[in-house]
Amino acid sequence: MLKKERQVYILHQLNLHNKVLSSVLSTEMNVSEDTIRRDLYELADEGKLIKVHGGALSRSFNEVHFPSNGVYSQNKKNTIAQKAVSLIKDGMFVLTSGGTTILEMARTLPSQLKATFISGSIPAVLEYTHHPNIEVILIGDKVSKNSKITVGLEAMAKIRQMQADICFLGTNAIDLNHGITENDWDVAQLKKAMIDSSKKVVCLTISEKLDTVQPIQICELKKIHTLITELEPTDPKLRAYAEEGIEVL
Amino acid sequence: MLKKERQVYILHQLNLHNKVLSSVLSTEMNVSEDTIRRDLYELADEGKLIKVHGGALSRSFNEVHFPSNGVYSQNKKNTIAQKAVSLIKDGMFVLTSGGTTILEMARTLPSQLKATFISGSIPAVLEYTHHPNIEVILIGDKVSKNSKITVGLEAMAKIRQMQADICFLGTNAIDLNHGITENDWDVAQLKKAMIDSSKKVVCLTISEKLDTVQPIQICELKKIHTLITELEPTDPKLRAYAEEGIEVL
DNA sequence: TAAATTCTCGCAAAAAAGTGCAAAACCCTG
DNA sequence: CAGGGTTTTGCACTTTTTTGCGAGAATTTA
Repeated sequence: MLKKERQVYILHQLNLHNKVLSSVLSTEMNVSEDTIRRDLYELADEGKLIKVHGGALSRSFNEVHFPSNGVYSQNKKNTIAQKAVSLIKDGMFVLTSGGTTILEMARTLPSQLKATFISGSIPAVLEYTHHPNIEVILIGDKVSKNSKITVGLEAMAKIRQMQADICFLGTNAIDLNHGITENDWDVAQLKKAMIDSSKKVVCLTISEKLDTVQPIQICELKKIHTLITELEPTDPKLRAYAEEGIEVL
Repeated sequence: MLKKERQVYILHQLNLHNKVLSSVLSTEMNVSEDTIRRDLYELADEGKLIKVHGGALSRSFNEVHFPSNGVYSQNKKNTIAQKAVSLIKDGMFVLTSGGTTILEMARTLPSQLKATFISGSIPAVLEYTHHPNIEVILIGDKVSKNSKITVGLEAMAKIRQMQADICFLGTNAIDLNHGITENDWDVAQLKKAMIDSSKKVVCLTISEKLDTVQPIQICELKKIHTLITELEPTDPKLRAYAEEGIEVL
């Protein structure tokens, strides 16, 4: 990884999270902490960030207000994202749906990960393109305006042609009896196709959406291999799912 | 491998990955690193890339963090965009390439316009989705990290299946003898396909790019129906193009 | 206050770049 | 197609940049 590349990556992380830790960056980019520190000081000299003990802060840290979306669920989504990312190994073909949890996952990807990401979600794809070692495939079709994802027969056909190693689904509703459900028909069809085209299916959801149901069924619970929430795997809410043979993280 | 050939290849790799390493290029093309370095410095002199220790980065790598770039040409692009938009009528199928001029056009669209826009440019598509009455079709394929457009055989095949009413091309170089030219092979192929799939072909370009040439030809001048610049149609620079039968706006 | 983490600083090895030069390839023109 | 001039390329050499490590100092945390 080139020096300049590292520095741009650091600034990008700073934009996303408002702070970075030397220790984290060091393991993420596979260089010594000394190197990271030198990068941080260089960037600090240029006024691009503020160096502090242990890492650096975004220059706008004081001014910036967190998105109204709610810091609560943002933290949850971040822990979910971290668990999810740990499942991705070098060389994998990864299929992802849309949604804010998936987006958070895209932002959490370590920079040295070499993989191919396939998605119809425009925000997610934009995020993937910021990662130096990731190949990005965008699935085309009609664009759904509010969710900024592509939906339709073309997209479905493309997905069905693929055979991904793993697929990550941002999940709107999950329930023991009804499995995964959606409120948008097109999105449901798409997720169905994704499940069929992947060796492993991982559902990401915050705990509020556990045991809820929406009108359109995507699939039975048994098709899911892994369920990721922000809760501990031992949490009683998850017991029933674990008993269905689903790995809970 | 010819020098020009090498340089085109380098720029292409840069579009796809946002970076190149001298060491990698050297083994890939079977020339010494010295030669690669000389190529990189040459391209850097022309402003096509940014030379850094170990290789080079695409220009957009920096611009991401300095969005204030290029205020000069912004006005020009805006007048071009306004002229271009006036050609679009309700109900049309519109094919657009990538580039900043096209992006400016997307921002200039009147809100009551009802049309279908088809593009592989992620920034442009994002812009289109903000317009309530516009249908948006995103062309999928591998994402070029530098230009944030999709390129490849899939994208080309999709475009060739279509028959659009009009297509707008952001043009890098246009010349009386060589027609429209590009520096990226994939993009050139894509634009070729767009031209073949449209009843009417419109080129958008700022006047600086008139009478310039780049390595890869997209098409002859005669295939172009309309040329839009920020100049008055009566400007002497445009006379020669008008005499070729091209409508100049 | 003690333990753990992070930082400073000098140094050495590795990687990349700069330099001067000669061979090879290319391009003319007669 | 021969030969003079130009461009391009590779090589040996030196110089610069980048990076990691170790030991001790400084800072944070418990």
